[in-house]
Amino acid sequence: MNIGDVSRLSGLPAKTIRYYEDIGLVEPLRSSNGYRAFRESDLHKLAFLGRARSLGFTIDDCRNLLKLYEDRDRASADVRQIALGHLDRIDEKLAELAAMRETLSHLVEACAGDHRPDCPILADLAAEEGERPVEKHRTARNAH
Amino acid sequence: MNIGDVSRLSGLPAKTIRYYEDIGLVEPLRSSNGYRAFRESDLHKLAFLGRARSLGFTIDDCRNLLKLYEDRDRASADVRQIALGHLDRIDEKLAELAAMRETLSHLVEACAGDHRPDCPILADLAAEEGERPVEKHRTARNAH
DNA sequence: AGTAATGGTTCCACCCACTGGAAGGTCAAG
DNA sequence: CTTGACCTTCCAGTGGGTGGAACCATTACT
Repeated sequence: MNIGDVSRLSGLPAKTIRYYEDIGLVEPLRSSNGYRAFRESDLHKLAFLGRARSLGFTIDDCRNLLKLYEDRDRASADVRQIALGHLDRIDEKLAELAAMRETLSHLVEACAGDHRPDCPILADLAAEEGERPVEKHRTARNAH
Repeated sequence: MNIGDVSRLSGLPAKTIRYYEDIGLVEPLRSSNGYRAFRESDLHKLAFLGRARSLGFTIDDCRNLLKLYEDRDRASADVRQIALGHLDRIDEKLAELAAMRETLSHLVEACAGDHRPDCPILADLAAEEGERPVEKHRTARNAH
């Protein structure tokens, strides 16, 4: 299989597949003309990667998951651990976004959105600390 | 004010402030010794930027918000437009993350997490299209 | 006067996970 | 024999910073 075939079958852009080879996630063979020659197992790996990435696992997670995927004797607890860690990250992100949404939607509601120059959104962004109504997620600013 | 002062007062790292100067968000003066000399107005801008960024506005959004912030005659509708656009992005992100969370938490629940090598998480990631239970967010994979 | 601590400066490289594009080689069809 | 689809490599850029090296300025303490 050439890269175009695995791209269609896996749903990953060819560029991404080359990149995955670059960083050592797949190691396709080479044909005599220099083209990458993908085996069935490479396709499986790439499809696996596509699904894991679409679930938001980092490349590093994927590397570990792939190792476990290829290890016949792995313990399911290891995989569960990675998934649980990822679930925590998702929950953090969700909470952060929900807090942003809260604040921002309040501001948008308060804004007339007409031709007058008064705008509570800008007023809030410009306000000194302590002048704003309580906003829980402000603490998230330095939590990067 | 030197960069350390505005850093402390705005809560932004000095590196970030230099970066913001680089990309033209602030234009501090210079002292005779080459140090950046920040005015009160620069500090206000930086604090404004910090708050807008903490709400998840992109740098480009910030650039526009700053322009409006400095324009005495702007219409509040313009600001509202930017905020509404951002709110949409937040909602999309939220939906995507919630769908991921759903799928992943189902998988984690189904996984025994013991010493046996059977793992429904890996099984799902490896499954062919159509072999998996319905998962709404799969469509989000190409929606980047 | 020396020196150490604590600022400040520039510049260059790196992070993640790709993506775009240029310049060129290969292959099947008409 | 050319057209067009496909493949190759390599270099650069994205966003939003962050880390570090190498060096200058200021202040405080001996």
